[in-house]
Amino acid sequence: MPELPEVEVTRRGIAPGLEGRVVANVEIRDHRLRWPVDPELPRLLRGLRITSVDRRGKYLLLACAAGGAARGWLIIHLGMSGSLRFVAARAPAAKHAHFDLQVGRQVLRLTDPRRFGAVLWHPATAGPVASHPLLASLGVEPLTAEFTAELLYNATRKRAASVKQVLLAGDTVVGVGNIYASESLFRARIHPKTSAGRISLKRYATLVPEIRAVLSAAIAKGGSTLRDFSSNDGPGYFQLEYFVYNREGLPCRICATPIRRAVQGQRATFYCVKCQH
DNA sequence: CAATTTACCTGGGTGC
DNA sequence: TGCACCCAGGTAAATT
Repeated sequence: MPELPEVEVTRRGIAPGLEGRVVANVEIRDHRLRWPVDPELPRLLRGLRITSVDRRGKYLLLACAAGGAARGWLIIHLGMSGSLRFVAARAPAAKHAHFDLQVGRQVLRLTDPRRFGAVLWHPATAGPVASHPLLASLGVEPLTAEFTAELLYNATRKRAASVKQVLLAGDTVVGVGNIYASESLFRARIHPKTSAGRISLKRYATLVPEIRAVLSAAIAKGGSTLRDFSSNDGPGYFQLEYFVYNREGLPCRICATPIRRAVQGQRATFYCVKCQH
């Protein structure tokens, strides 16, 4: 499951092969992703130059231009099972290889078994990409200076929802998925079911650096295993040594108390009853 | 109106 | 071998 660190590692992996290059062709093998892929994409994209590859939350943003003038952005989301790899232009398409973006001799290929991913076009005429409906109401980036304890504190004063669910919701801070929410709450010693509105500024001041640390460590780990986005296996997804995630019944690494599993908002949550309050 | 909850999409894996 | 069931993340719709 690509979370923010995996998406960021993907961005770093594919950017060198895309930036400055011109789209030679686009092939849509299966348009049935989360939203139907626009059949006009090949016509729209052919000949455009990719000027930058950015990330917002878990969305990848490929800025496209013609003759120096911005034309729009290709927005790509990996969903739960998506991955992007460079393959040779003639490489036969394996099962679930739904979308190709050919740049030069290489093809950036989206493979997504569950088709929860997305490929969308946002034309420059519709305004900045940040105004796209899917991006407009996203929270702040967790690895920027914008993400502070004060922000979390102020944003949660009227929220009765649990801190875990607020982190996951993405409207305050983006990119903190199920795994990293559980892990960062453990490291900050905060019980995941605590009402977000009842957590003090001081406790958020502990949580914020832990979220940053967990995400940064995962990116570093992914970066260190980032061999090559031109192979079939690619960097894969990296596992940090988790403190709590997926460790139900196993001893807490700090105090040996068995890790508990609970369900919040139909999502599994893992925590230590002794370490987290 | 905003916050919160529920339903839903898909297919790999699991257990019977 | 088949098949019912569970699970995952993020969005839309429904509900409070």
